[in-house]
Amino acid sequence: MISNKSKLFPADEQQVAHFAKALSHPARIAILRYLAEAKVCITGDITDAIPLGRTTVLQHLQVLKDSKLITGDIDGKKVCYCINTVVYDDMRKLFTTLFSDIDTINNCC
Amino acid sequence: MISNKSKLFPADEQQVAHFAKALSHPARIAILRYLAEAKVCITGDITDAIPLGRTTVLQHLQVLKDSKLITGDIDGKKVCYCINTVVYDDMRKLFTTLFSDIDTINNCC
DNA sequence: AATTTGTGCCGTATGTTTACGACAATAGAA
DNA sequence: TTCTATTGTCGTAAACATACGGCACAAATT
Repeated sequence: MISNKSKLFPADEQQVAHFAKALSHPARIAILRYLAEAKVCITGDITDAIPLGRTTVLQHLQVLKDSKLITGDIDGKKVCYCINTVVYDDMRKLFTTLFSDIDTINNCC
Repeated sequence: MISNKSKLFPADEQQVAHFAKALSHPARIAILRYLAEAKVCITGDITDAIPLGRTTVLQHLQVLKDSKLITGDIDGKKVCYCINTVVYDDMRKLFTTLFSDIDTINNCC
């Protein structure tokens, strides 16, 4: 997903970049918001909530699934999409750490 | 930078996605870290700190500049890259708001 | 003066993302 | 049974991202 040269960077920077990529499209933010609010997780409901074609939404769901931020467990014949709270909290911490590392009280040149 | 269909989404989701995209490569995280720590901002120093070709680093600097997270002001003949603290804090707030909106105490289906 | 070094800019090859249409299969309604 | 709706998968076109080499020019070094 992330290119070969990315491996040259520290693991934490790779991880933040990886999650940032997952959040880098408004549709995926909207999907996460939807999954957090709604208790349903069926494809049809999700695609109805997002102003994009069904296939495109499925693709965004796949990206989120690849990032582990959501699970897509097979519930009988359908797939049930849910936020993976463990991974989600990890991400939160990674961002928080990054933000406090980059302390912007710098007066540059 | 972000495709045409993205305009269909709420402004705040577009903004978070926009910043997430800027952070979606480890080189760009590394650049921000470097700019926050080092007080220098000359291209040569930055490219030395990043394990990628000079041209590629310049390209990542351009992406960060497009996102407004850094400025690239011309200081005589050279370009001086610095973190834009105002925009950076805006981003921080956007992420914080998103993270608290998406409250993961959901037990899905 | 000649050479090296550092910088900005241009092109460009390769790979990834985004967006969607078309297809097959399955489940439920007529 | 037949029809419709809903899903998952596959293919694909267009746009974008990543990574770098090469060129030109200015400043610093020899």
